[in-house]
Amino acid sequence: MTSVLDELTWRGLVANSTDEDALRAHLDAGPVTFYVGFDPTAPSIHFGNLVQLIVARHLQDAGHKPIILVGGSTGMIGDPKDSGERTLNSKETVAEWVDKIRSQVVRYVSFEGDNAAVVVNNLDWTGPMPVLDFLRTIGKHFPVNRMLARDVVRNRLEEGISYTEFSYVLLQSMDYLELFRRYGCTLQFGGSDQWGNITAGVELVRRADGARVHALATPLLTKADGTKFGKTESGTVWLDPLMTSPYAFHQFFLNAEDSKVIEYLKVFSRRSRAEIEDLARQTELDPHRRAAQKALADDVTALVHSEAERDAAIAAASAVFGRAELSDLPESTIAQVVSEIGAVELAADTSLPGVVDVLEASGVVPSRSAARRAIAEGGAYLNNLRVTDPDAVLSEADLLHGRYVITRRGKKTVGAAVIRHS
RNA sequence: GGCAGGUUGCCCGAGUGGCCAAAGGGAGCAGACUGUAAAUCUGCCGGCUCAGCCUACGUUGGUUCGAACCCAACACCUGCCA
Repeated sequence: MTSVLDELTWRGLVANSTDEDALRAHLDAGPVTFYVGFDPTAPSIHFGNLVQLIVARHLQDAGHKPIILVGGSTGMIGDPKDSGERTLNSKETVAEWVDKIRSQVVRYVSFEGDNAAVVVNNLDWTGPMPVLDFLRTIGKHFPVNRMLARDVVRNRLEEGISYTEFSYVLLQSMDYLELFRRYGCTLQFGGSDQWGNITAGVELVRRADGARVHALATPLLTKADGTKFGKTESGTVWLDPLMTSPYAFHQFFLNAEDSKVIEYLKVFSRRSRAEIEDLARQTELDPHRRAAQKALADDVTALVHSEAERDAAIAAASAVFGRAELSDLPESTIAQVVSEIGAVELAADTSLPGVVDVLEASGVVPSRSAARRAIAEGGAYLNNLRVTDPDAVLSEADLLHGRYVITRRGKKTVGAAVIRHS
């Protein structure tokens, strides 16, 4: 049996680690308690966090015990990022986000059995700590000269960094020490952008308690052009279905580039090496069938949402992108598509609305000006038929089953409206 | 606290009284070509009741026929000095 570390490495999930041989020996020697943290910087975890959750799942499946930390205290400070000082969120907001994130992460690990997962909040030990204790027991282990040398800090010296953000690393390090003491936690992992914070924790445990603990970093996933994978035109891909619909989520993965899709499949899918290698072959021989993209989108949507949501997303996509005339589809199919992609309700009192209004209301364009522009460019569609006249008004013949209209801009942006006759 | 510089559209950045909805670049969008891929070429890229009008160049007020551009106060940012 291959070790879990080899499995993670093959899947491209290891960007960096502390002494690899020592870590491998440690993992092979028996169940290891490990931790990964999520800071509440938004009301939902996002696509980038998914990689950590998947690594946690792999480790738990291999018999190790997960601690999922939600950063109730670190979220109130904010880790330094290159783009500049963060705005502090109120304590109430952070507390609210902690709850939301806690309810999301539980989906990805098991709370059953010998190695059941534990969810903790670092505010529990950071909150009550007196500042003098903090400075004496934690601060004493952090040489400022070393802290200043860290990339994240050095990049900020020009434009400035507050003491608050400068201190972030101490809090995260303290988490590792606390979890080591409370639970015997000996492995922390996180995104490679967290590597500095993670290794600082390893060092603190060594200095404070003389123990050797370990660390892993997952890579930052990029697109073929080198930019971050996980953003779309409309922003971050969230895991909360209310923030990013399962349909949009499915589409996001379906549009993965050929040159990257196998890499993503290794990371996000549970498929075996043989299956993935087969999909890689198919992508090379028959790229237009996009078998790997479909497998990726289906797998991730089922994992994050549900199999039912995955099936609904597939059905909606095949209706919108398929060759079938939308007007030929039965009402039940249209109704399902409309609910999957999300529809606005429009009241038609005396007359039906104009196409510009429908395009704007259904959300495929941000403004009426943009709707006119899209029509002029030939990129606006109603029920898969190109719109040519910006002043056109809907007629009864444009309504599917008397009330539905499917709008589209370009190839990929779809919306829908339901007309309510009064 | 003192001195100097800065604040322009999603981002970077030009513009120092009318020709400015504001150069250029990036990002983004659409069309063509495709496979809901990449690359390439072309067009678009504040809003609207769209051949016209409205809103915008940190905020507020002023000068002027006319201000992103001049003046004043304020706010915030950066650097140097204390």
